[in-house]
Amino acid sequence: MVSLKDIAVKCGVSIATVSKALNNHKDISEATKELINRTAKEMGYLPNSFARALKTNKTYNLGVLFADEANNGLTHDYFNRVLNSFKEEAERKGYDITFINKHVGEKCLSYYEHAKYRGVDGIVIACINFYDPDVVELIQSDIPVVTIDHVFDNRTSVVSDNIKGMQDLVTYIYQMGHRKIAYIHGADSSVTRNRVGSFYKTCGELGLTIPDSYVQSGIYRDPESTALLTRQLLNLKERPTCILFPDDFSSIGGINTIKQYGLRIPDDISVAGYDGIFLSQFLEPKLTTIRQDTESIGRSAAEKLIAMIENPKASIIERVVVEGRILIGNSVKKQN
Amino acid sequence: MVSLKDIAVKCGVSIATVSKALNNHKDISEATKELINRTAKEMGYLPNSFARALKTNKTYNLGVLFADEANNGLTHDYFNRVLNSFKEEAERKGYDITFINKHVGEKCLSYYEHAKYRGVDGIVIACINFYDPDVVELIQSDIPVVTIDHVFDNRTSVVSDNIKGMQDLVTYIYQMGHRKIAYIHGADSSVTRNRVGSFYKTCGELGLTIPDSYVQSGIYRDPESTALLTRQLLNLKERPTCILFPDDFSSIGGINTIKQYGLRIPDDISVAGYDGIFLSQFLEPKLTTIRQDTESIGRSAAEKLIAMIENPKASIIERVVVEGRILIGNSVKKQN
DNA sequence: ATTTTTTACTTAATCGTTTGCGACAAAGTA
DNA sequence: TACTTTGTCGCAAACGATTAAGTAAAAAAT
Repeated sequence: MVSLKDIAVKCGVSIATVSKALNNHKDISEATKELINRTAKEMGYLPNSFARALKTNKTYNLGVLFADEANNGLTHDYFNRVLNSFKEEAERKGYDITFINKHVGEKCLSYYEHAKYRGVDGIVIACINFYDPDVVELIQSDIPVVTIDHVFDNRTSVVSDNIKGMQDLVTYIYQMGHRKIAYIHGADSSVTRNRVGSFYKTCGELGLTIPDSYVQSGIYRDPESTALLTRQLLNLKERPTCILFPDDFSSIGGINTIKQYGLRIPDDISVAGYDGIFLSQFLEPKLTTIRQDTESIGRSAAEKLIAMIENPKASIIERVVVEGRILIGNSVKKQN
Repeated sequence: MVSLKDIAVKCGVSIATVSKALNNHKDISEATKELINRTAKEMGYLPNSFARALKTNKTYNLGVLFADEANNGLTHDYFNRVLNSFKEEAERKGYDITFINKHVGEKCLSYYEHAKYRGVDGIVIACINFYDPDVVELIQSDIPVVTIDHVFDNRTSVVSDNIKGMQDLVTYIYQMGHRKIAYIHGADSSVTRNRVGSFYKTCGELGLTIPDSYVQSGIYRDPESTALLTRQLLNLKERPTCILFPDDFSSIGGINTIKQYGLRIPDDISVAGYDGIFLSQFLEPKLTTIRQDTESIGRSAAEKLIAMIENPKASIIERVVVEGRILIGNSVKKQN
């Protein structure tokens, strides 16, 4: 690989001059800058990122920490959409991405240690057990951090507006004439608490009292458990007229169960999902759901993180709330 | 951050000794090794990966190059499964992952340049236009490369056995009594050519002649185009009794079209997918498909790549072919 | 007892950058 | 003329590690 030294020799100047010229310092004449830039290009020079990082302590690398309970990893359809837009925004700004894990060589170490080892400039944390001590260590560390879908008071966060999302969804269903609304929610997390809280609050404001049997604790992205709980709901004496599922994906389990039960959607019973994954718009019937704006969430997270990194002093704690949008399909029927 | 120097001072030895002790060289006494390791741990020492990389030219970083035509990125359900298992295997061996792109700072450069800049030890290439000059540059470069689902004669590759997969699928469908089999395939690629070729070959061997109108050129992971082409097939004078879709995901478009057309699956017409994504087993009816072993594909790719990196001289070109497995659902009906 | 080998460690160069400081000439100012 | 300013550029240290070569003492061999 051609280094600054090679260019320096060819141009008959010192290494320092080459470095400064390439970095466009003001104490180099335009003429030599031009010469150096030209020969650098000719020789196919590429900066050495380690050498640079070693000296400047800046890597242009962002850490991504993500681990859902089911260990879906990159196959997690919400996370990979968020990550994809995060990645695109980061790359646009010249940053690369490194996944934070607990390995380095044969050794196992903490997330913080791995992040330090790789020298990431900042970290985005998503879809994780935020009470994991290793995560807490990261949150309290000296590394810039942005969290997604969870709020810490000393950290900037980007969250999907699950409160408004659920409110919009319930309100729409109410306006369609439903009064008996059931909700199979996912495992406990900030997201779940917001959704469940908003579900109860909105129902309350609309004058609905929801029996405990209508709110079931399920698992995200698990069609099987959703199917099971759906069956329980269908067996209730007073059957709900509409069921909210944990998410679009798991709704497939619920929908199948309902059909097997001999009920038609939406004629006999209505359903709704959450997420707005691409697939949801191809289900039969087309699913009514809340489309989370994963595009904005990922992009905002990258923007905020990079802003923190590049302007450390001005870093104020920000709370970005990204609204979703209701997608009205054919899965919720107008009641009369 | 605590460095070798700090440990050296504390232990009263030279930096070199500390380095060697930590790396378990044989010319350091057990006693001092023990001392150094202990104080290193006490002081919370972490090696500096750049410094190490600068000296050794080894980063323990693997480049991932991936860009499908539709620019799905990480949301691509086949790729993200492959990548996920690649990542897990890599991490288990102490390697991290870096996405190769064309950015570095404000500049745009080639994949090769980006890879060199980041100093990745090797690269895995998947789901990409392998005729892109920038990809060819990488293939012909000095960097260890493993390709997925495409074979170059000078490079190790891991491919899903699309030939056997399609053969199994067609044979099964034939055994179920079908003689009029249509195939909506995806856009041109190695994968597509293998599948289409195997489709024709298997049909031929089974004594079937497939009219041109039965083989349609569609788009992967696109329910809409698949829906359109499905309708064309349904409108044929001599309608096929079974339709193969490009993949499970796009099959949803086809299935919906068939239902809207007033036909029942599998009673009136049979269908099959390809991929074996999780979802396919929750469709109604459960989809008959080929489950590609993404787990093995990703893992093998990581294994082969790391083997090449860690044993450069012994590197022979390998061709790993990973067989899929037919998943028999209820979407193909026994004909009489 | 002397030489050789082994053990255990140190010295110092090196990887490719960045950057504060100093040097020196040309230009400006008094 | 003498001094200061300005514009260019080089020197050299530093970042944190690795490693070949050297050294001194202890152990083994003669």
